[in-house]
Amino acid sequence: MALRFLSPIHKATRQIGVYLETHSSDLGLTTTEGHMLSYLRSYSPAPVSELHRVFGVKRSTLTSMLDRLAARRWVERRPSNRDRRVTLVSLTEEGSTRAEGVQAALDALEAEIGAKTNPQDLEGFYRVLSAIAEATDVTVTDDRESAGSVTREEENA
Amino acid sequence: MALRFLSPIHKATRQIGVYLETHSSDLGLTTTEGHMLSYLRSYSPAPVSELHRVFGVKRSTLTSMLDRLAARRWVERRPSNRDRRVTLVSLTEEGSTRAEGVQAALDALEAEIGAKTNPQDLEGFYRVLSAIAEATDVTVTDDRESAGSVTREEENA
DNA sequence: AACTATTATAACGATATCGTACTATACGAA
DNA sequence: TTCGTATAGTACGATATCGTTATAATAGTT
Repeated sequence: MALRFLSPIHKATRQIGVYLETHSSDLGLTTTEGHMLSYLRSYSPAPVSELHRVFGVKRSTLTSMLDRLAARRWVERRPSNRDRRVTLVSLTEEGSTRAEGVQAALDALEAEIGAKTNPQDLEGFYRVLSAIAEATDVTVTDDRESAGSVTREEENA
Repeated sequence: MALRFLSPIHKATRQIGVYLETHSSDLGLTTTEGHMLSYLRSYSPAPVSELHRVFGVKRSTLTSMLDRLAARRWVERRPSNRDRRVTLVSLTEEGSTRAEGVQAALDALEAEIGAKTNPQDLEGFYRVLSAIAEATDVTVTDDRESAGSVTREEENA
């Protein structure tokens, strides 16, 4: 008895994972690392706490992950000016280069999926995902919807 | 620049993960273990290789996972008669009991999501997921669609 | 100023996963 | 049959994550 929502989501996640694993290993990084770089490409500089919320790994794990990325000079850490408890993580130039490779793979996949769907499908898709958000009653803050971009500008200055 | 498909899927997966983590820990198991028991509840006895395809963890990891589950007498392993390379994994009675607890949580979540969506949404949802399957060109065999149930019966006999 | 909560690192041991090498079996071809 | 190759699963060391405790700095509140 396959579940109507959870099984398909799980399956799609697996498919995306396999797809990205192939393309990531070509770039010399794991999917997790690729995911991280890709996220930072859009939202750098990002507080560690934000990465914690988005990726769902423990904070101690995140410290290790960032140590490894920093050792390879792909990311840098610096304290925030607005809240000096906060560590901001940003991409180095080398990290940006890697991230672009990942982004290219992501964009290519997105484009292929987009070409096979119409706006109506997309609406239904989003409605189901909204239903999941409500039903699970879990707030993840996948992107910066709620954080506000004003804050972001200040930090970049 | 949030992705139209991949980000929402990632987000939903996280939400489901958090939801299930809460309900699983109540049952004294991890989400991965719960997932495994839940799968076996439907498809037991299942070859290790099938679990490998479905869950996407390395085979050596599965050996460890199954060792742990077997140590708690939740699953059993026995060789297949048809192909003696194959190890079939099945639930014990105790394992079935645990699996039912997981299933109850899954069904509850499914029901809640279902109540918030209509058939049209579901169609669009499925169409997007089909597009993902095609675009990634990854075959996961989430359930027994392709495996054939005849084979299954024989094995059970 | 004192108190409490938040943010992150550090430093562990415990646990889980991975990667590789290895054995055993299946199966088709020479 | 015997060879070659692919597949299924395990053993084991390497790596990553987890979970906890401790520490430090800062923010916000009273």
